[in-house]
Amino acid sequence: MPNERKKKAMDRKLAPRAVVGRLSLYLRQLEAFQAAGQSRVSSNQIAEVLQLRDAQVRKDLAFFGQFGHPGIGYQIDDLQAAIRKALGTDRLWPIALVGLGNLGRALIRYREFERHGFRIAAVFDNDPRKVGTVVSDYEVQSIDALPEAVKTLGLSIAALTVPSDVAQDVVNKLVSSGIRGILNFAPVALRVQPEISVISVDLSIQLEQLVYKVTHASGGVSYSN
Amino acid sequence: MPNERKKKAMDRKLAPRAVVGRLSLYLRQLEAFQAAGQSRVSSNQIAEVLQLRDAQVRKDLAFFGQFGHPGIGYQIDDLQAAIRKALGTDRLWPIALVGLGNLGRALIRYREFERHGFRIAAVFDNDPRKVGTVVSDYEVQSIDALPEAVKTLGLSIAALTVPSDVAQDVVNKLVSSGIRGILNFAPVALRVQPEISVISVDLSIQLEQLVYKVTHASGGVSYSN
DNA sequence: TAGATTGTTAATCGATTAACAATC
DNA sequence: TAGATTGTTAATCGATTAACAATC
Repeated sequence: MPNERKKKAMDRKLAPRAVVGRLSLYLRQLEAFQAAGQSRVSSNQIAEVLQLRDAQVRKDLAFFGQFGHPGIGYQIDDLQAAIRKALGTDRLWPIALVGLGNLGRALIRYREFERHGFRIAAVFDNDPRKVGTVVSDYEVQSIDALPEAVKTLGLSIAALTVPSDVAQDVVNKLVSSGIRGILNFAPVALRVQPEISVISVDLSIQLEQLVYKVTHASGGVSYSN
Repeated sequence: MPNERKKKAMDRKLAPRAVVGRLSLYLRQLEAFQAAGQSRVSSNQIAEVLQLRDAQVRKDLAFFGQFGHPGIGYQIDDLQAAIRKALGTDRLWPIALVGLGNLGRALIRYREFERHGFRIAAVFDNDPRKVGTVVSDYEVQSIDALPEAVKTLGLSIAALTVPSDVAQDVVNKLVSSGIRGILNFAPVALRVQPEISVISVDLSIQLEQLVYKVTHASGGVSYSN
């Protein structure tokens, strides 16, 4: 009688983090090829622009199924659909934007999100002077309104652009409101239950990493992922 | 007679990219410990908050020297100084901000940069309506003014927040002006000579990665690096 | 001294690459 | 058919971890 199994065994092969990271890069590159008028690509073409090996591109894609045609390559629109499905971005994701500082206001107006299946559906801030005001067509709501908004708008994901010193408190409220994933811009290590997903983007860290590359003359293009 | 040697051999052990990425995380965490009143830490304490193993923390640090004291741990301020030195952030780096859209304006006002040894020293935009205006105490300059500014201000690094369709053109100008490192926010794959460093931060990609984590219930905290 | 913790070695684990039969 | 390119295996390479002697 088989006992409890490790979670990993349940969904067959779980893709390594590095592979998933590259999936997004492939998707962007496919858009570029498509914009250039191509309808098919080879693993080699994709690999070249991204400075990878063709074998790696094929192996990454093979994690999720067979999308290519031997001797031919990949049909761009089919492959895009397959990658979007693998990532979960084959549907529209409504986003809660929390924290209306400089970065928060910039994100409200950031056009790229919409182009990739995201839509800021509601914005929140705890500053009473901001609550009730309208920023780029959004009426700013108190964070207390979050549990209700999560339900009515079907929110699972939040972008967090609050000051560092209140970030953990706000995260706790997000989680208890039903948010399951947080894109965190506050430069602090957040603590969440293990089933909650957090990705932290720290812009100072990116500059630091760039300084390291420049200082050590180890040039080249890399992707924060 | 020894022939040409591989570059790697020249500077002894070149730290792997993953190690350098964690260095920044250690630095942030040391700040947090210090703010909490500690003056010493163990590799175990650092590892715990960042969800790593103590051996990894020690091994990472050992790439750059011996900073710890057996039986004692690490002196926080010494370790901070050592990491900053390793990263190259033990001095102030003036930054060129190029592109005054929403994101560019948010970055101008982003306080964290200054806290970590960066200072936006000049801002540039190609829109004639913006050139000459003053944004947050900075007079917006034409990109044509870049070569001169690079010299007089000692700029090596630029943050690039221009629209995707002009990003490559602007990059070419940055490089020919003497810029050696670019933090790119345009969601396109840039082409540069191998001695130029580029780190690309694509916010839509970060959201995509978050969706993947949420969808596959593989929670936990991760750092974009 | 006993307890704590480093720096480092060797073992393990995972990710990348080369190579190639299968296919168009 | 000849040429191109996939999906996949096996070999290589690199990164993480466990373990421990050395040190405070």
